[in-house]
Amino acid sequence: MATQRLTKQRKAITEALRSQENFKSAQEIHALVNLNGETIGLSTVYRNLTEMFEARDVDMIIGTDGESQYRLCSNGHHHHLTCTNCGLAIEITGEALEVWAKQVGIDNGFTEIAHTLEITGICRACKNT
Amino acid sequence: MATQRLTKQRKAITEALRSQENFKSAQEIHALVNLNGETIGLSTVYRNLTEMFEARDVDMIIGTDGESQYRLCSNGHHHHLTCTNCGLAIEITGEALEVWAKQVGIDNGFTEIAHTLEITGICRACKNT
DNA sequence: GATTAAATGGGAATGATTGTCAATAAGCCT
DNA sequence: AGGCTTATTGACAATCATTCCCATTTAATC
Repeated sequence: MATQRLTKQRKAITEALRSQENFKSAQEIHALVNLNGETIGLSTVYRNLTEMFEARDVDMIIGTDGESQYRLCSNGHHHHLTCTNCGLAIEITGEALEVWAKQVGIDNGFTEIAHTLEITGICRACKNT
Repeated sequence: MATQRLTKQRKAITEALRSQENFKSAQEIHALVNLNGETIGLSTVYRNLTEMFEARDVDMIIGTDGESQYRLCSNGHHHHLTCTNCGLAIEITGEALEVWAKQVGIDNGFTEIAHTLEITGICRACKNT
């Protein structure tokens, strides 16, 4: 169905993502790609990020202002500890949390239980500024 | 500073919120209020919901589509177990989680630690449909 | 009732995201 | 290599929640 052609645009987007440590908005990714010489349509960036998210190649979070942000992600379920000042994002895993969340759902008669968790704060570097 | 006048618009919005059990978008609140006879501007609804959120009179969550949703809230910090089908929202508290989240932040050198957590699933009623 | 600043409303403006569709090009076949 | 098929692209229009603007209204005070 999805024959997944490897276009230069897709490569450029992946490259831009690889060069970034933390979450960036689609618009920022678009700007980054175009800075590198290529000229890629905004629609294309959105389409690819969405596809990559669905393929679980990138992580997506919705920021406090409702803007979606993306980042290449390691495999497996995890959460983030994000600095609200500089955007530094550290991956967090917590087996206990996973179990607890599922149990809460079950206790209330829910099925197909999923959860999202974001921890935020000010990182050490930003605090000393 | 904020003299907080008790306008009939604000009353109507509070009334609409009181009549709803679960999270509703600003647009839905607006529709609800206008159904009850009053004619209130959309800007006013947004302004008041934002103020009420800042005053911690209402809970706000950002849905998966980036739309903000509001609900009158009981006091204190808590999370929600939400049915993705019907919108049923159950308040959850978990001391262990709070402690864990804060500890994760501290372990990584963060300060001013906050967190958001949403658990979702299909509630019993929706499952049997 | 008069005064005054807070609050309203509605229409325009913003800004992210999605839709459209003709033009382009990746991968396959020979 | 050349041709074919169809996934993919890109420029622009369209959508939609939310915010902005500002003249008008009105709650609270005296």
